[in-house]
Order: sequence, then structure tokens, then C-alpha cells
Amino acid sequence: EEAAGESKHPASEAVEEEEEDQGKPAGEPPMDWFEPLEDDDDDPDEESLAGETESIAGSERATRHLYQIYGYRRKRAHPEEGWVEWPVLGQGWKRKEVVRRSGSSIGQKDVYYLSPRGDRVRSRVELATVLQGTDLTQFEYKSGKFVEGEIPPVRGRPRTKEKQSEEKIRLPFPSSSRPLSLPSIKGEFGSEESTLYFEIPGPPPASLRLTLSVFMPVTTASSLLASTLLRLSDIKQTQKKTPFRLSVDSLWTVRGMSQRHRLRSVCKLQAWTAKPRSQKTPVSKTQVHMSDTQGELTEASKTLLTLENVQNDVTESQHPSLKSSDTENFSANVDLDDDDMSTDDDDDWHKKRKRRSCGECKACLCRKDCGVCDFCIDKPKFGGSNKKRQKCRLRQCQRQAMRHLLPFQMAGAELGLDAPLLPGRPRPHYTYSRKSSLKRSQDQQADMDYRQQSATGELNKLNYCFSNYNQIVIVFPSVTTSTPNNNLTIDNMSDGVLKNFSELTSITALHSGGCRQRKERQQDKDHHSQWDTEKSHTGRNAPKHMGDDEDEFPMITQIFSLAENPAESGVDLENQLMKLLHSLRSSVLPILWYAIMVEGPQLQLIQCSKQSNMADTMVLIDPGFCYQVTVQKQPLLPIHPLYDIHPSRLGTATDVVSLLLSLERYVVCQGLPIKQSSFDKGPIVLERSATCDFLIKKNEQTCASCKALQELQIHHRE
DNA sequence: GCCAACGTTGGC
DNA sequence: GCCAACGTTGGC
Repeated sequence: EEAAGESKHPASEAVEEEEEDQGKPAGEPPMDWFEPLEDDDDDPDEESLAGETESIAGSERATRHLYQIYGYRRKRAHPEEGWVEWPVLGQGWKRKEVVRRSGSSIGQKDVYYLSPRGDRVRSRVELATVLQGTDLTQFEYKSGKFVEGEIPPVRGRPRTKEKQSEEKIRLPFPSSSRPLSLPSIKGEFGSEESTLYFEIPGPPPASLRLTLSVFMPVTTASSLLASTLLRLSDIKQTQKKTPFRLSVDSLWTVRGMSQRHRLRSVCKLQAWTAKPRSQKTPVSKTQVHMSDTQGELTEASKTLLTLENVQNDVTESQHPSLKSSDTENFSANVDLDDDDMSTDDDDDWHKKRKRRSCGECKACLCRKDCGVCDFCIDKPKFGGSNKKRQKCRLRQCQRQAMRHLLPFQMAGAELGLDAPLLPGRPRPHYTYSRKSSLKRSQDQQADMDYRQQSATGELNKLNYCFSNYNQIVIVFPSVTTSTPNNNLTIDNMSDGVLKNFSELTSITALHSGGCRQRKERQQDKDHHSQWDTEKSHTGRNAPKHMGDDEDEFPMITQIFSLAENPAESGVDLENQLMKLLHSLRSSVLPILWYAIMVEGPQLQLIQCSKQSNMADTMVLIDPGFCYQVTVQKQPLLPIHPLYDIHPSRLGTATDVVSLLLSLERYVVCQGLPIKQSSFDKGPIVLERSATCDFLIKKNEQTCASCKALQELQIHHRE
């Protein structure tokens, strides 16, 4: 039986063998492939599966149990499903194949194994780690079988079975610059097996890349897919006159079935000449209009899709016509700006994954992992558990990765910031930026809304701030009780107050962001800044423009670079402070403490984790190594016990680390409770003792001084 | 709002 | 085939 399997292509045979049991036709991609992305519970496959084979149903339950035990948090396209018992590796082992749904490797299958202990295995190497002591030399990872003799290298494209329905699309000849006719094709929506044949008239190029872009109406549920570019794998033509064969129906099927909305899509076929990776040239673009004739699409209704030739002029950048035979106008929901998707899809594709690296900064050019940062520690090569899976902190792009976190790193000139570039705490930030679903004509209003929202968000984050030693804490109440426009609130603040606030990086960042927005509007730039993208953060399911990805900056919280600040490059390296900085850079600092050089010069140590008790604490070291600890920009009193247990100068990295470790044992004093009456009258004035300790032991809430002050007040009122 | 976790995908 | 790490999202 195995030999027969081997004679074909082992991987797919293995799938067929396993999945035939589940009543699926041979050759069909694994379960994941067809599963609706949005539906979680009414999976018909699961039903039938449970009914047919008790053992498999049981294993499903067992799998779920495993996930519960081992605490998997993710649930995407049914990650816990599709597992098949795989006794070949031993009792309790499971195997699963996942077909890549997008990217240039779309269609490629990845094989995963799940150990009885719940270890997820993604490669032969990992399998060997988990199965220590087991001889895997005869084990063929892809097929999951032990084979006789040498394992044949699995190369090349698996042969495709003859399909039941075959239609042909004739792509315009690559060099053509005139519209060519495209024969209409018919494909049955939801049909399980059909292959589209593409024929390139004329002398065939060596290879082509065909891209199928499916544009769908944007709905909340489908926003992601709407902008998904379905990439079909490279097609190589081995023989002249051999039609390009591509099974794309399954793509339509999975998209359509998962969306359950009206499907009127524009299918665009692009042919690319074969060139080195970075120099692909589009040679033809063919847009095919695909309309759903039956309206609502359900799994039960297999809608006949008619693909019509709409436009296939290569040289013109045509806006896809969406009118045609559609009975409903959905253009209001869809921004099918051709520029977004069709000009350089291929480059976009690569840029999308490249956009977290500028490729030029010191971090990007750094090839070596530090081995000590939290991300390095997570790496298997450093003995980590591979949970975070992030690039070394030293190698996080200085321009992109921490753009949102460290305002002083935002390359002011480049971004046109008016405000001075101040070092300091990372400003609060949305986890992800989202593109607005609003039209640009609505931007004016949107901007206003955003500024309010943003200001609110920023200010809410800024729970309190202190002015120097005057016992005053200003707390902004929630937006509902605040002035209508927080932006104005800041703008109209008296100079004195504003000066105080400006010392806070958050406010500075907010302020400069606001300035920049205005500036950009004045210049009427058709450019989306980070602030522009942020303003539209409306939640996880926010609809977004299709194909606008390129304008977005990735804003992944806490992915910040620890590479050297470019601003430091001009600083004399002989400087003693710089030496200490370098020493710190090569030392293991307590988790998420970060050393930077700031104006002064001073060496500043900040805690980058917002979750840390020390999130608002800084250590400033001057060129003489004298240091000061500040909490929320307020210096600790010199009598603080912290200063007693550390030398007066922090001349070495060890001294610094020791201090940071001490700091981590403290929490910030909460000061005096907020007075109820203060909530509805503008900024709330809070109190804190003039001799507040700021940093107190973890089992306390308030320092002795603040406690005493509070008791004094209570006594006074009585 | 945030981030740990991890599915996914590009690159070597 | 394997790994690095990007981008997403469930859960807190």
C-alpha cells in the first residue's frame, strides 16, 4: 500500500488516504482549506465526522482537551481541527496538513504533527527534538511514513489529476499593448473539482506568474479577505504549447463560502515574465468580471459564476468597471481604486512583508542577534521556547519598529515634525493602525473626530502628571466631562501649564502629531502619515480600503529597537558616558530596561514595558556618572532609601543593573485619593505629599508622607 | 487597549 | 526543508 503511494506523490496520497475516511473526494485540499473563516460552530464536517467514526470524533475531543491543558490561545482557521490520528509515530500522535492560503507560496502544503503531550511540530528538526531517541532517518516528514531505502527528495509540483470541468482563459500575449479578446469562461461556484486552463498565445515565455486578485465588497467580516491578493504559485511552462494549468476554483470556493455575502468580484489575471525576483515586470493584466447571479451566497447554493471579459488593455490603468449587469450597486462600499491594487501588486506583496525594515539603519544592517534581549531569549537557538518569534531587539528597525514608541526616534526632519525631538517614555499607542473606511472627502470631519478621540485616548492614558514639588497632580477627567475638544484644551492652556505638560513626552508627541496633521492638510499631501492611519482605528473589524495596505505603517506595540539611536552617531565615542552606554548595550539589563543617550548629554534608562511598575520611572546619569531617579518626571528626594543602598555614582554597567534591579522591587505611591467633587470640574487637582517617597515597597499603596497628609486632611475636615 | 501567543509565509 | 520573523487576534 505504501509503495503504491510512493510511486505517485507521497504527500497528497497520504492526505487522500486519511481523508477518504471522512467522506471527502480524493484530491480535495484538507479541511482547513474549505472551512469558513468566520463560522466557528456549525461545521458540517464535524457533524458527519462525529457520526461516522467514533474514534475520530473522540480524537477531536482529545485534541481540544489537549489545547485546554496546554493553553493554546489562538483560534484562527480552526487550528485545533483537521488533526488526524497518526499512530505511525506512536500512540496519540496526530498529523495535519495546512495549505497556504496566500502569498507567493499559495497552495503549498505544510505538514504539522501534534505529539501526545501537545507539542506542535513544524519540521523534521522539531520532530527529532520531540522524539528524542527515535531514529527518523527512514521517516519521510511530508508523508508521515517510514519508508524503505533512501527517502526520495520531494521536488517539483505534484501532478494534478484530470479535472471534470475545464475551461480556458486566453491571456493576452505578453508584449501586446492592444486590447485582446478574452474568452468568457464559466466556472461553477462551489464545485469541488475544476481547473482553469490558461493559454498564452504566441511564443511562450519561459515562465509566468499568474496573480488572481479577487475584489469583494467590503463588509465587516470580510475586510481582510477583501484586500487579500490571492497569489497563485509560480507556473513554469515545461513544454511549448502546454497550457498553464491552475486550479483556482478552490480559491473561489473557500472565499465565497466563508464570506456568505453577495459576491461580485473582479478577478484579475496578471501574467509576469520570469525575471529575477526583484525585477518582475507585468506583461499583461486581464481583468475578468465575475458576478454572482443569485445574490446571497450560501454553502447550499452553488452559484454559477460567469466570468466576462471586461478589459484587458495592458497599457492602460483601467478602473475596473463594476456596473455591468449588477443589480445592486455596491460601489458605495467598495473603493476599487485601481492604483491601489493593480499597479504593482507584486511589489506590494513583497513590501508588505518588508515594511518593518527600512533596510538601511544600523539595526537593519546588523546581522548578529544579541542573545540577551527578550526576543533572543525566546529563540530556540538560545534555548527559548519560540513563543514570541520576534527579531532581536538590536535588529529591530530603528525607523519602523519603534516609530510609534519612541518619539525622539521618529526622524523629525523626515517626518516634518515641528516639535523638538524629545527623548522619553514611549507614547501610548494603538496596537494596530487601521485605515479609515471613510472616503477622503470625509477626512475633514474625520480628522476632527480623530483629534478628539486621540487626545482623549492619550490623556486618559496620562493618568496623572506632576508639577515640580508643588503637590499638585492634574488628572484629566474622561472626555464626557471635559471640554468638547481636548486638542483645544491643550492649545489654550496657559504657557506655564503647557510648559509643564510639554515635559511629558506623551503630550509632546500628541501635540506635535496634531501640528503635523494640520501641516499636512495645508500642503494637501496625498500621503498617509502614521497619524492619519491611527485616526481611523475603529476596532478589530473595522472595514478598510481594499489594497491600501501600502500606505499603512505597521504599528506593533512593544516591537521596538534597541539598536543605537542614530542621533548618537555624532557623539564622541570617547565620551565616558558613551562607554557606559556601550557597556550597558552589551550587558543583560533587567527585562525591558533600555538605555539611550539623550541631550545633555545624559544617559537615560527607561523601562519600556507599560505593564511594569517602573513604567514611569527613569534613571538619568550625567557625564560624571552621578545619577538621579525620577518618577513621572519628578526626582526622588535625595533621602530616598534607594540612594542609600547604591553608590553615588553609577560608573559601571554592574552598578546600573544593580540599581535597576532594586527599582523593580518598588511600586509608585498612589498619592492621596481623588476627591469626588473634582470629577466634574475640568482638570482634577490631586494631592501628594511634598515629601512623597514616590517609590514604595510593593505591599504598600501610599507612602508614609502621603498617608500622614491624608490623615491630617481628614482630621482638619472633622 | 494591550500583548502573548502562534499561524503563516518569505527566504535561504 | 527549515528557519526567522511577520502579522494577527483571543483573552485579559
